[in-house]
Amino acid sequence: MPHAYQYPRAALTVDCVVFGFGQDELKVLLIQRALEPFKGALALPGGFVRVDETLDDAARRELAEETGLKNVFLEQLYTFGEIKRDPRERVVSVAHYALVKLSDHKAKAATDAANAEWFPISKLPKLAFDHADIAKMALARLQGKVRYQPIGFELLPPKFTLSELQHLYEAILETKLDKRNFRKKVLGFGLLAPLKETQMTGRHRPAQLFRFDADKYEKLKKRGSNFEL
Amino acid sequence: MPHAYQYPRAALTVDCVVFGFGQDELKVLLIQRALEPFKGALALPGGFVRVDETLDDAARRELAEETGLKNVFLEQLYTFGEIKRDPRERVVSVAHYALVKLSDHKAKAATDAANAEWFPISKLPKLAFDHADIAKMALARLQGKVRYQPIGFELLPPKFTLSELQHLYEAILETKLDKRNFRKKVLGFGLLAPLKETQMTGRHRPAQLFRFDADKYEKLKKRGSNFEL
DNA sequence: TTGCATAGTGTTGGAAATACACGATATATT
DNA sequence: AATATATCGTGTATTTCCAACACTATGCAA
Repeated sequence: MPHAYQYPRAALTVDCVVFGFGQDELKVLLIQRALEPFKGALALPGGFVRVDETLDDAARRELAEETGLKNVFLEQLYTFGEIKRDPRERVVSVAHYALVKLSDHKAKAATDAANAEWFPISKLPKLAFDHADIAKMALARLQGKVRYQPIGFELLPPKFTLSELQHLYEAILETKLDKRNFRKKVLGFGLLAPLKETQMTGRHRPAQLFRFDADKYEKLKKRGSNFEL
Repeated sequence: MPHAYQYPRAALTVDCVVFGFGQDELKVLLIQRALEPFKGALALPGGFVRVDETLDDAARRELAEETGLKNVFLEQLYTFGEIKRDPRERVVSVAHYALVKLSDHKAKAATDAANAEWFPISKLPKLAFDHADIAKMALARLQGKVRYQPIGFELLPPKFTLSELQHLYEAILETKLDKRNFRKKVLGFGLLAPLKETQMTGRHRPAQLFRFDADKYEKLKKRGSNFEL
């Protein structure tokens, strides 16, 4: 088919800000660039969009290729189109952000993701291109979104304690939260199912384990429930 | 310069959902397509991104060319990348939304925007491409954003009454609002400066006119004020 | 003068958010 | 066995915020 528009075209890429949570810190997964430009520098995983795949597909493919991650929570963030953002030529990038369970990724770390590494969001190194801007916007989006949508669970293992959940929220929102009020509120949503297990870590009382009840969430969401933190 | 990536490329466009407010209704500006595909059908204003302009520049240029509108509130919305969204070939569109004062547009209507027309959002006709999806998402974004950011003023003339402002919010949010509570809240933000003028329309008490105090908004925003409705 | 249409204004009860402290329970140590 | 220690888990009192609600004011037209 002839092109309907035959002027010079920008190249189209996707980039992903992958968030993880561990050691009470919010982290971002970075890769070391193997090619010019910015060879050797740290960057967000990403790459060119093929002409026969959607943006979402492209982001997932690049994520799998460069980090080994699959089946993750992924959403489009913003499209970055400054003219000189890539020194080679005009490249427009559709940025995404992803939430992954660190445990899931560690399994793959030995294979695909040899050159991918986690960095605390609070101490990100210099990044290639405008990736620092992208990461910054992704954090702002996550901070906004987590207040009214229960997406934090995507960052935790399937079984978790209320303290872990609270520490996650504290890390994302960069605040301290009151334990009793936090528990009152999150349990009030009715989305946490207590398990019969507890978790022992250290010489103190063991903590109740919970799982996120995704089915119930879907039902309540349809009824228009509000999950504002 | 040689292209760094010489595979087939998607074409890149921008589309704009232009909101206006009049007759107590939220409206969207549509144009009639002059060319195939969808020749004669109604569509959002938009067009191809040039290789030497940013996405924001492209959206503003297309808006000026197709509707005569300049210096409007404009923000990026979402990037639509379904493979078959354009029947010709692969076209990825960076959608934007704009807020304009109907009065501003009417002045231009006779010249540039001969084939642009306002339609109530509640009764949109069939649209070309996936533009109905784009319009739907733009409305959702506007409804979300208007709750915690004072952007509604972009849709009103420089001088307006509190009733007009309330009717605007009611149209956007598709709800009824309590007059006293609404006034209490918006005046409480301290962003409305009363003018010495009043507005008479009909045989009843005249209404106080206000203007939006943009300077004060910038100052309060920096201090972290909250403008949640 | 009356009718009419919209402008403008406060209070109150209930709900929600916040602030706050101590007993429970497991392990490790002596 | 007793004790030290570290985190888990829980309730109440206060304050703040939100929602519901009705009448007077003012201009014009008839």
